[in-house]
Amino acid sequence: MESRHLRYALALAEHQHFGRAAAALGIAQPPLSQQISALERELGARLFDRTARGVFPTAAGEAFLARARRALAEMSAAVSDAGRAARGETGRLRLGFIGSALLELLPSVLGTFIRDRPEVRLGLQEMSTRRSTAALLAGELDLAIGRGAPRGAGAEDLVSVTVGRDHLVAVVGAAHPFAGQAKVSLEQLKGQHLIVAPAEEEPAVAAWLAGLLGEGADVPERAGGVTEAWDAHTIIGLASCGVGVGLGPACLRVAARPGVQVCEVSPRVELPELVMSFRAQDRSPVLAAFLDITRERCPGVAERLERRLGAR
Amino acid sequence: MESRHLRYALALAEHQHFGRAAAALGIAQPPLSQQISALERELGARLFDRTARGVFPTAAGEAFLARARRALAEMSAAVSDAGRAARGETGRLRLGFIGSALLELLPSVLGTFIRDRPEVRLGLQEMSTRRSTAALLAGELDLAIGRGAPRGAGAEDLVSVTVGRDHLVAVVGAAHPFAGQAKVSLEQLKGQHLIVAPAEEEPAVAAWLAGLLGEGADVPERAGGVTEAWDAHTIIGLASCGVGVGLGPACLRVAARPGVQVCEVSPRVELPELVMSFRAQDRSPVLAAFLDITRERCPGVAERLERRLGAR
DNA sequence: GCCACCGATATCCTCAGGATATCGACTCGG
DNA sequence: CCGAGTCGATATCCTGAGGATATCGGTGGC
Repeated sequence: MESRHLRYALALAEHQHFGRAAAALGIAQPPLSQQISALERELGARLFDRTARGVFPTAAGEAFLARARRALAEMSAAVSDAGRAARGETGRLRLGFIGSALLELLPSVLGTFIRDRPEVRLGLQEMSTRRSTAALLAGELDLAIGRGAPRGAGAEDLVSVTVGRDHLVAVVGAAHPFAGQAKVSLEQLKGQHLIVAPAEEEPAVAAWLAGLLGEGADVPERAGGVTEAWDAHTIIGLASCGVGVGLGPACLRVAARPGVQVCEVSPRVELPELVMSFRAQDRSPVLAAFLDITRERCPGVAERLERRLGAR
Repeated sequence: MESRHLRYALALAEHQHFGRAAAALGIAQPPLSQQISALERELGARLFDRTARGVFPTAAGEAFLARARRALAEMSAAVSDAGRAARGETGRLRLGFIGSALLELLPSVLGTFIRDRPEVRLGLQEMSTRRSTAALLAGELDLAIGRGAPRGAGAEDLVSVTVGRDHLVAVVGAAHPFAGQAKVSLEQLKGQHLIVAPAEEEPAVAAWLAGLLGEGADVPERAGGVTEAWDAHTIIGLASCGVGVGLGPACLRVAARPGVQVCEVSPRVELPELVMSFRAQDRSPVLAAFLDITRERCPGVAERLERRLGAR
């Protein structure tokens, strides 16, 4: 039995007339008679009573037609669901990101994405760059936003593109000696207890910081000790209560609150870029849609992305 | 798109391998490749990722497959539902009957029917012979049980068969003069106030009663007045409280209760037969199943039914 | 009783679906 | 680094199911 038989039976039930049903189906009357009678033979049951006043379904016909309607509805739903999924209108996107992405980049991109694709299920999880890279490779995430391009085993399976740049700022509590200054120098920082991202979790930031504060040496040795904080709000919170000098991207200003002051670091120092990564072989249309929006929202991302995607 | 495409896509998703899926479908591999790719072309979306490790559905494929499974389930349900309806295992039977049918005939037939066809929805309604005949002709009933074969307009569209015979008995209250007698004669009845079925509703009974008690004359004129009661329990109830002499079929004994006495009428008088009727053109398998059971349960019905059905 | 309508049947034809053979890409082991 | 093996895609041919046309048979209405 093919779905054709269902369509024919439904048309016949609707028109109660072989000739008109056939015309509506765009075929001649004899083939319709044949197909209906073949269907009845296959089912071993008469589906229609042919009377002088018209063609009417039997009890078996009614039962059959009810199911046939649902079957055809499922089929057309299959087509439209597949289309919507292919266009990225439905589906799922699991996104892992570092906290600072939530300060500037994500609010704008996510807002647009959620408005454009209301039926996509978004999974959002703040996590360190190391964890998001691992989760991406393990297939637990579809997209990761971190600092610095992923390196190490499996990194060649990922495509990464820079989506933001920040320079370094220092965050201090109101009682801190730096509080009055608009700027602090690198030399001044070297003696301070620093609040920074955890070295193992943010390898790019750690390596960069080590190079900045003391070539080749561990950060704690050159600074007055280090406290590791996993996210922007913790850095600010710790700085505000005088634990030390928080170091982070300039976008920390967005999260600043009364009782803390954000100082520029002089000379101006660029942090490792904010990088968006995904699996090179991932053809998910939802991912593509997200990348499209990122392209529109982040100047310069478009060209860099094209260059990398061309290689796929 | 045909249901074949759904079957092929599901097989491919199951085996994750074109060759094995094709083998499972009983076709060669190239046609499967062609059909899948035709389906993808029609949908405008790739449904499967062909990788070195196997064939896996894309997001669009997953969406499509979920619907496809349901569509095919509906189709196979359509087949089985139609079959069951055709065999009379599901469906509906609307039965109208006079109260006395409930005393002997229906309990046995209905018990078997409900056990054999638990999924058939039974519509049972006690009603007069006149009403059940009209409802049958109007298509509001599928089967009617009454006294005497239906006559009048439309009766030629019905098939009727005798399913039971009864002789006349009289029912009196304990205080009635007849109460001590085992038998009453027709002569004795003539002077009594009678409780009988309503003349307009039970034409066969009324005509028969008129003939019996006084040729050509109305029953009330020859008897001591008449009370019309629509059902057996009312006849017995009225008789028990001394309203008069209830007349009805011998099966009334089944419903007799303390305080009433059932007397044979002498000489023995046969009542109009209990008759089962249905539309001659009704091919409902549920009806056929009910008739089958009646055939088994009621000796003699089988041959009479065959004779009448042969004419259809 | 004749005609008009409608579904069934007969006959032919076309093309879609399937089979066979082969290709091209990729993997893996020596 | 290369050859064998695997797997999906492609090329080509063939068959039969589905469809078209013509006609039949039955039924109801005028």
